[in-house]
Amino acid sequence: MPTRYDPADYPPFAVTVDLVVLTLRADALHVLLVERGADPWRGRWALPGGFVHPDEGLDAAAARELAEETGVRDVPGHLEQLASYGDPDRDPRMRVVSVAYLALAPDLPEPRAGSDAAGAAWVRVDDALARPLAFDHARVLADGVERARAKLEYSPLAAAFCADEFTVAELRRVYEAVWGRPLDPRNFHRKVTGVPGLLVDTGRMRAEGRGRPAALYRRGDVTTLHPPLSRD
Amino acid sequence: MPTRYDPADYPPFAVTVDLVVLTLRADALHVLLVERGADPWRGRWALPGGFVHPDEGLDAAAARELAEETGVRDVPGHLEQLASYGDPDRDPRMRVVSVAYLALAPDLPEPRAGSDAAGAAWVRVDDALARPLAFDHARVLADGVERARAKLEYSPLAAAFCADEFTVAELRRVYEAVWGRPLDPRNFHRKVTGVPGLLVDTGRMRAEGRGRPAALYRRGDVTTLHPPLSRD
DNA sequence: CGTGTTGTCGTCAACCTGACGATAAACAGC
DNA sequence: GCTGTTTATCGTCAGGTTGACGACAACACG
Repeated sequence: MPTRYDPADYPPFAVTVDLVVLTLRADALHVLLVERGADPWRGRWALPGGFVHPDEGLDAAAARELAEETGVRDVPGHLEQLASYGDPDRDPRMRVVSVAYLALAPDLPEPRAGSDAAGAAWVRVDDALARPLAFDHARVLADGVERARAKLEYSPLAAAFCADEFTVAELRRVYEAVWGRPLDPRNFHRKVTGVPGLLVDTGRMRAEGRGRPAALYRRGDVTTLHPPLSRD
Repeated sequence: MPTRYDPADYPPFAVTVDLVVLTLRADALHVLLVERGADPWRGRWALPGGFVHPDEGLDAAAARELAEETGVRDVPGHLEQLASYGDPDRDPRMRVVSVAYLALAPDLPEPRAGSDAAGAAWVRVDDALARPLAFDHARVLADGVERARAKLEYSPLAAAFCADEFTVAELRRVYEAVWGRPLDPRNFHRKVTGVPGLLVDTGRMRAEGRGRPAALYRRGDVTTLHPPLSRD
């Protein structure tokens, strides 16, 4: 911590939050991107974000931006800090430190462009990673996706992609989309129902058209998966 | 990301780095603390840290502070970003965002007090967590220790606490100190030598006084432990 | 009523884990 | 040298977990 705080003594920074908002659409992992309407990087796609307000904590700023950019008042799912990025030349005009957040949400409505964005859209993560993004957002996005992949192994976070009630198969499709690899339905069912406290059986069923109806579950209160679901 | 950058438009922040520097001394986990020589929190113990310079990246600032506060030019071991803390009232005089870093290092010399610190010392982590610290440093320290505990499970980071060449027993004592739990020497030896690429046998031995001499190893190039060493 | 599709339960060999016995290689004291 | 002590390393074994895959159940559709 600094010990001298003469306001003339410290270099001023701008602090922003950037959001990696992941969701599942059509069994594929998507990320929310906005098209920049102003320089620098006008016309480029970027992660949504904005300034931290003077009397606002970092988490609060991320939650506010998440609501603003998705157009949903209380976004269900999960929000956690990812990392901070502060290369001196990451923004050509001033010194900016960006605190990135990772959000995992169930399928949300199509976004509308914000005040200073030319457009907003859900983009498949594979496409977004291949596309050139503004600032250092390609790296931020890659870090966010890797964090999500890792966290599915040992945390119950996959359920954040699902609605309040969900089936084991829906949960499995989350894992398959995030890890990009098919999983054996039988082994997945065994492991996931075997973790005590992970799933709460609602007693009800859901038929989705074809096939045998599946049992509906709700999230349990467990915070760590023991043992983890290895992706090898 | 912000889209409008009128300098009159964004609230200025001070950005600092705080360091959680962990090391092993006498088979116990220690953290580097400094005694504050100025208000606020004058006389309180705090994590070392300081302002990020205008033309310096975050990682570079953390590395610079680490060298300054330990008095060692190129600190061996490991340095990674931990998290950022930016509650609006975490500093009574101005808006500060602190980017915390976690450093793991082998036993280092006794620190000397820096320019604006009244003192500096290695403190047992248990004592430091029980002691009241300046700012929100108690939480930062707790987060750092928890990160270290978790990372030992699935990463080869424990070797960062050891010298260049080390024995399996030294590595085990790292785990025991960080996890606060004794481990079975035989099972630990089996698992750790079984991970391909984790340890490189130097072919040499070291006798440390009592007992049979142990084989000396160097860090391998593996980045992830498969399977992990569970702490249960 | 068959057929296809999806969900759930069982089985089995391979592997891994933790508990712990046994042996190897040094030192200290006599 | 001999004996006990300490530390390192190798083996053994029962119990649990994993991945591969067979079997069956419960629905929709024609």
